[in-house]
This record gives sequence, structure tokens and C-alpha cells, in this order.
Amino acid sequence: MGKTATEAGAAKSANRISTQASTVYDRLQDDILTGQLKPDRKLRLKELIEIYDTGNSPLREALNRLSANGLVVREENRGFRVPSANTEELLELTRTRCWMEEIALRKSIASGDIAWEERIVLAFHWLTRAAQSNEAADRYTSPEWEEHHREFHMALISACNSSFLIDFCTQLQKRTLRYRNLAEVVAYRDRHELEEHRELQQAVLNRDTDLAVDLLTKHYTITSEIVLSSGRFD
Amino acid sequence: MGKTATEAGAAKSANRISTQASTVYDRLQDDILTGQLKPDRKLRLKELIEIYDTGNSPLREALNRLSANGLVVREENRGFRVPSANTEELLELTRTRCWMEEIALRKSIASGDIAWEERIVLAFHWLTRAAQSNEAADRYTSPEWEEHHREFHMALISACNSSFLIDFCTQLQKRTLRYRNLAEVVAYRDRHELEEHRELQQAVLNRDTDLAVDLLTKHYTITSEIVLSSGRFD
DNA sequence: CAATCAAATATATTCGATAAAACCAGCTCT
DNA sequence: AGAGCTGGTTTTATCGAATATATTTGATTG
Repeated sequence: MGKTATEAGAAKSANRISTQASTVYDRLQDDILTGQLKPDRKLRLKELIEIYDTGNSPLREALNRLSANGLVVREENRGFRVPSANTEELLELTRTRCWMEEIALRKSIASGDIAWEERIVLAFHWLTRAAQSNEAADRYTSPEWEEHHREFHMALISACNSSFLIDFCTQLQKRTLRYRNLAEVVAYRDRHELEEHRELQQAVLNRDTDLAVDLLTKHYTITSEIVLSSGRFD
Repeated sequence: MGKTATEAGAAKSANRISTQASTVYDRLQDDILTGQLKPDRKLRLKELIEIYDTGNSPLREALNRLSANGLVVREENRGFRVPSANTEELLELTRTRCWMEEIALRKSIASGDIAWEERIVLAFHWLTRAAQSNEAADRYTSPEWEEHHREFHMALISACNSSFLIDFCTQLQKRTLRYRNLAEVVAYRDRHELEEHRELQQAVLNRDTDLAVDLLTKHYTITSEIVLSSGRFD
């Protein structure tokens, strides 16, 4: 795909990492999480091959990986589809997420060092900037804000001493994000996201564990309620 | 495998579910968990095609699924291999598992109903039987005992009201099991597995949450220590 | 002798075609 | 009318071959 000679040279010495399967994996995941691909949508191989301009095998490999992550559902001999979305699952997700992140946060606060504190401070800084630099309208829905938001929350639990737990939290984060995007909540109006995050950051840095956990839990619970109030799920 | 005509007929009308990819997925997972496929072993496509008597595509699909589950590692353009095993990971696994199952057990005890109690009682019954019906030598290593053991522990947390949490616990269980099998611990000698499980069951049925959690945590920690004491990991 | 490079080989990835299974009418028979 | 069959159509799963990428080998040079 139109590489210049220089690029080709650099790529050779550096690394030619991406395989086609991984590329389409990323794109599919993105389209499912952003809601481009709607719940229950049948994922016909032929269509997807068109859409993502790829071949049978890499596409199927991507779908298989996603299915193992619960981001697509696979039914033997009848292909793949986007997982359905319903109130019950969102509640279960949120519940579980609160449990998981509570532990992760407690352990993080208990054993986080200076580097961990710095990660949090920095992440919060960028989150603040992202919130300010966007139009009021889509302040909390821009991809950049989304990314910084994710980073901030990940920073909080990054010192929990369990890559497994971090991985679980990441999975839950993704699946929750899908609901956020599906709800297309434009109305975060009377919510003070930035303040919530600031308080949370304060509590964490002060090592006020119980308060921090409480704030975090409320943060997730409220979001879930807002998403549900969009009334888009059965 | 020796189906009667009736069974075959039933299967036809009922469902012919299994695809080749899923079959090889199961076999691969089994061989990795039992330690037939050793840590760090390179999984060359050609070899595996021979071994499992299958084709390129289903094999790759199986490997892709497993890689998403962390049961094989995938490196772009250089194929697949069995994840390495080391002390640090086992410790992390055990730690995380204790955290996860603690929550799951607490929630289960808090909201478990009669049916849940019955599941536990039954599972324990079969566990007992399995322990008795085998030779002393491999009492705790036979596939049946293994299966009943798994069932028992799953029963305990089955009322936690989170399929996600249950799934996480299952993942951790599998990865821990691999270490158990790799260690080839013949010597459970002075351990009274059955008694440990009985006490645990009692505490749970009595809804003595703190005691139950304590017993469960110790159960996993001790197992981990025994496995480590085999001295097979770096 | 160590480092470098290019062919030669091995291996992984992807493609295009085929086989197998599900789906969907329209039809039959009660 | 409705359960069950039947043939044609669509879709999925698999195969075998082609391509791209990594790894090894072995000769060459500083």
C-alpha cells in the first residue's frame, strides 16, 4: 500500500509487525465498541470481506479471537454475530466492574510507589486538558478524551500487582464502553465529570482508600444509570 | 466413539454441533493444561497438522482462540508457542485467584438459595466418591477426581450473580491447573484434601463467610506452595 | 576471526476454490 | 391449516496452493 522507499527501509530495520488478521481484528473491535456494528447484527463473512477489504482466513482468525474475548458470539456452523445488549448485562457488567476495580484500587493504593503516583498525576493532567480543548458539545465523547479517560482509570489500578486483574478490568471496561457508545448519551449535562475525577485522584493520592473506593464505585454506578436512562435497551 | 444406532439417530435430529476447529481447540487446550505440550514449546503448524490430523485453517482458528485466552502465545509472523511457566506467574495467579474467589464466595454466600446449597452438597458427595474409588496413588490426579474437584469449587461460587466473575475464575483455574500438572506432584502425602474440602463445605453451608474465605484462601495458597516445592520452575 | 550480506530453506500467512451445513421456499399428505 | 419433506440457494467451514515473512547457511570482507 503505497509505501515510500524510506518507509520501506525503516520498516525493514524496525519491525514489520502487523499481520492482516490483526489489522482487521482491531478494526472489528473498534466498530463493535463504537457501535458502528449494532448488537445482534449478523456478521456475514462475505459482507465483512467487502467492508474490511480482506480475505477469508484473516477475517475468520480475527473473529475467532474476538469470540474468545466475548466481543463477538460464535455459533457452530452458523457463523458470527455482534453480542446483543440488554439491561441485565449492563447491570451485571457494572456490578462486576465495581468489585474488580475495588480490589485493584485497594491493592494499588496499598503498594503503589512514587512512579505510580506520577502516572496518575500525569494521566489526570492529560484528562483535564482533553476536557478543556474540545467543544462543549462532544467534550466527553471525543476519541481523545475517551483514550485519556481510559488511561486515567488504568493508572489508578496499575499498581495492583496482578496483570491478570488488570486484564480483567480491561475486558470489562471495553464491554461497558460499548454500552456507553450504544446509548449515545449526549446528555452528560448536569454531571461534573472533571470534578468527580479530581476528587477521586485526590482521595487516591491521599491514600484514603475507603473514600477512593466509594468515589470510584459511585462513578461507575452513576454512569451506568445514565446509560440506562437513555432507554435504549430492553 | 461407539454410538448406538439410536444415539446416532438422535444426534442427527438433535444437532451435529462440532466443527473441526472446535475439536482441535479442545484437544490443544487439554494437551496444554495437562502438560503434554510443555511450556515454551514452539507450536509449528506443520507438526500440529500431523499430530491432530487436521487442516491448516481449523488449526489456526483454534490457536487464535486459545491465544485470546492466554493459553497459547502468538507472535506476529512467527507463529504460536506454549506460554512459559515460572514461579512469578504462579504466585501472581494464586494471589489473583484468591482475590477473585473471595469476592465470588462472599457474594455467593450472601445470595445463594436452596438450589445453590444442593449443588454444593451434591458436588461434595461426588468429590468424596471420586477420592474413595481410586487407588491411593493417583487418588488426586485422576481426570475424574479433577473434574469433580473443579465442579465442587465452581458450585461454591456459582451464586455470585456474575457470569463474568465466574468466567474469570474459570480462566484462572485453568492456568493454575497447568502448573499443578506440570509439577507432577505425586506427593500430596501428608495433606488431607478431603478434610479440607469438608471443612470448607461446612463453613459455606453454615454461612460462616469469614471462615469459609479463610479456608478457601489457605486451600489455594497451600496448593501453590506444594506445586512450587516441586522445584520445577525457575 | 567476527561481522555482514544474500541466497536458500523453513515457516507463517493469505488466497481462491471446494465441501458441508444451514436456510428457504414451495409442495405433499394428513 | 400445518407438520414434514425436498430441491435449490445461501452461507459457513475446510482444503490445497500461492505468497510473504522469518531463519539459517555459507561465502565474503574488513
